[in-house]
Amino acid sequence: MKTNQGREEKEVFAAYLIAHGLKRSEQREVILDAFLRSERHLSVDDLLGLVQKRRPDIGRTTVYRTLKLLREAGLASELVLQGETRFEHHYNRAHHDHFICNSCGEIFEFANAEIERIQDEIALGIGFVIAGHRHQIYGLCRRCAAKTATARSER
Amino acid sequence: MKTNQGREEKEVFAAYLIAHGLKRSEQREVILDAFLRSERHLSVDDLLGLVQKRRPDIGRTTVYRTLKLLREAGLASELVLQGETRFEHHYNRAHHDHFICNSCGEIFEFANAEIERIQDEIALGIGFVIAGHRHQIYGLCRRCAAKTATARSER
DNA sequence: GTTCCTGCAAATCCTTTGCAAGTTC
DNA sequence: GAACTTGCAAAGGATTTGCAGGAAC
Repeated sequence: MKTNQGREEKEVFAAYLIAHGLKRSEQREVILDAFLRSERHLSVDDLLGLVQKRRPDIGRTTVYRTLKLLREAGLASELVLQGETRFEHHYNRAHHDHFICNSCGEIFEFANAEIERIQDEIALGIGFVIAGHRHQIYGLCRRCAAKTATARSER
Repeated sequence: MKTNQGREEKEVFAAYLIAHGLKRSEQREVILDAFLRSERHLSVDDLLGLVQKRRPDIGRTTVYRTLKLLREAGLASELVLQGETRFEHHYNRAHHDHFICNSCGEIFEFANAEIERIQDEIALGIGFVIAGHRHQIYGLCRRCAAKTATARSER
């Protein structure tokens, strides 16, 4: 199973490189593989960490450069949060937005057609042509909210 | 009219300083006044520019520091956009979100109770306790969209 | 007088870029 | 072999911080 993980994405990336006169490299393959194997929303440092577990000699610069390529190839998308930038899988993924836990940092995804519809409606009303949007909801996830409640009742 | 502009906010700020054992200063007054007089969503540089028109000797550092105080006093709120950080009035302002024109940079505000309701509903479903959110819609404002359409038809 | 403020320069953090050496085609 | 990649170190941009001198209380 694991062997085939992200095979399609890897093909897309290979095709992207060829189409743009770029070359494959060991580093790019390791970085893409690490990115694809992770299901998390990775910061550059997270990804660098994963990559260096296998190839400690790969540098941060290369991770930045490869992430840029992955975005251009439609495989990754950037998530600009309060403080950090993170990356998530983009290939064949439907549009969605995020809940972000202020306490543990975990990110939950959500999608809601009704919200999108209302957005479109408001945009239409002011003649605005939507190109994209960012909708992030901050707060406490179930687990952290429970922890906080417990801590409070124990006082 | 202009004389009373933001009088209430100025009182709030004065009270905030006293309550926290801080001192008033010419600089802080000039910065707050410039901030209140502007109806725009200001970047630090925008604000610095306005401030220096009146007092060219006020430094960028002081603007940063004063903006931090204004946020803490509930007078300003920070808007983290794609590239930049901007500030807007916060005192007595109802919650709202933003449309941002990718072409001219103009920012339009919107608020929609239905969207907020749906958010709450989704949050409830996953046990998430909302503390705040950020909803930004990018694209072209009416004017820029019209310009683009014209340019296209002229080809 | 003590405590807080200010502006400068320096330090930070995150990201990008120039360059010499190494790889891929 | 020509063109692209890499990692390092250096540069960049935005924001913060240390500090000596100045202002407010």
